[in-house]
Amino acid sequence: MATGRTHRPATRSRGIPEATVARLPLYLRALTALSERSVPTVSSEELAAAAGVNSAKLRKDFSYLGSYGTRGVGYDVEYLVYQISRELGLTQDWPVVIVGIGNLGAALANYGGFASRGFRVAALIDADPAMAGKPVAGLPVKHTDELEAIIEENGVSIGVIATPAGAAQQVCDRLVAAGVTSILNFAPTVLSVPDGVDVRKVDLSIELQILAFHEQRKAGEESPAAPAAPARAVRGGSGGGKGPDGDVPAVMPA
Amino acid sequence: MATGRTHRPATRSRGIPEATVARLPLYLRALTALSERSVPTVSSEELAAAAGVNSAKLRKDFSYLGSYGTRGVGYDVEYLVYQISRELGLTQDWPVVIVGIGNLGAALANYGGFASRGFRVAALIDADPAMAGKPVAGLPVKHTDELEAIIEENGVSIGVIATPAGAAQQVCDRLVAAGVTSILNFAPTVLSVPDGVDVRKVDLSIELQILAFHEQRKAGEESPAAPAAPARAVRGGSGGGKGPDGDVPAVMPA
DNA sequence: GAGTGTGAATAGTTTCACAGCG
DNA sequence: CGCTGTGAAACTATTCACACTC
Repeated sequence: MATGRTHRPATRSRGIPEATVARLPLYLRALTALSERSVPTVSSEELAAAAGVNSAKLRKDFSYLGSYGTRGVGYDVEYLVYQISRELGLTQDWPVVIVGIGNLGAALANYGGFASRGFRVAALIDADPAMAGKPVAGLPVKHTDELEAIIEENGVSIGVIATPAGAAQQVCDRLVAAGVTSILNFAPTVLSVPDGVDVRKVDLSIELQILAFHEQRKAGEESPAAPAAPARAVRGGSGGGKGPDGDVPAVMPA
Repeated sequence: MATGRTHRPATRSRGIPEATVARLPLYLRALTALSERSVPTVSSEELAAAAGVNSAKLRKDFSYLGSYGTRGVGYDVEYLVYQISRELGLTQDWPVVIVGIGNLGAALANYGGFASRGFRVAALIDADPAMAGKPVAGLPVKHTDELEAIIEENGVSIGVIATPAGAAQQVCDRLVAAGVTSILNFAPTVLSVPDGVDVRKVDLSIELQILAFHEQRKAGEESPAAPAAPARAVRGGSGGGKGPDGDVPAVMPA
């Protein structure tokens, strides 16, 4: 079971490149802010700055959606908000379930941005019977037993997994079996899902490690040379004390 | 002041492609699991399956690090764990601060993966004086006033922002001014930082919107369903006709 | 004049396929 | 043989630069 199919087949996306899709929410957020300030139009330059991208990219992105701008003027804010919302499928309502109501699950349940745009928390689900019935973010927590029924009754197609790593695959399997076809995974595990199911992963420790990599490089820039040569591989002398998982072995390059 | 410099200049990364760097933590996790089961060697095929990528990609990735495998055999698990850890900078200890101890901040503070690999929570910081002193995940919450002192004393170079969106830029500015050069941002805002500072963003609502996009496409494949009718996307004055290739119905009333 | 829309150029990433080593 | 390491090919994404429209 563990070694199932995992990679996304990079769905053709109706011609809209995946990289563009990933930026549309960013544009939408910037546009919504403008809309709230009643700004009628924006140039690609202004909007790009607000979204943190460059204007050429933004214009190219929008060109995949259609010709929604006006030359010499810019884009109509309200109109673009609508077009992007529609493109992203936010003009409809997506019921989601959150499974695993620990610290993180509770945080997600309370997150305002959840409800704001097209998403509605249909249920909070936890395996701990002691949690059942307790209200979190105004919703009573349901027990895992009810998972399938909840998904069916609410027509849920998006599930959020916020369980410990050990439970994630099992929860995932049940979600998928019950009809969920999109999963947002916060557990630090690689999930195996059948074709046709999308998984997106949010992984704190991966992000930190990427930062550490760049951070290390910054530090290394100042001092000259010393390329690798991991002479001091040994660390922490003993195997005791720290290190719940594998210690770093004192292996040296031959 | 809001419109500062934002885009990352795609640092040269000592020859290791960014896409590869982003996968190293994934490999590391899979390798650590193997290491715990005392598996001595893995083939690229096996490891790739465990990490959820394909083997050609994995081999190419590893080739940027050096020739760490043995032809006909595979990779030595312990050795690779060490090499990747070193490459990612995890053989040293990175003190981090978490700013904003709400639901999410608390969840992050409690997250085990934080401490496990090279990262150490140096302090939890919150603007609410009522939080000050309260223990969260075994650490007393500090008030924002102490931010600069904490960063300096602990040599913190990585900061995690888990505040509400409104406070994020301000917190970011203070972190950067105090010497932080890598930021992991959970607030739904685009942060402006000076050159040389890395920002990574984790954004729940963006991930959900990307899922919704694909979900919508799946649904659309089956039925030629009509797109939802836009409520009130009234298109402002100019002209009336949507220009040239406007095959898209500007705004169709219900 | 101002600013979009887009082909063409460039850069980055993934996949292929196979030579070569253990 | 089996499996790594890697050039070359294919694909994807970003940037440039300018024709074209309002």
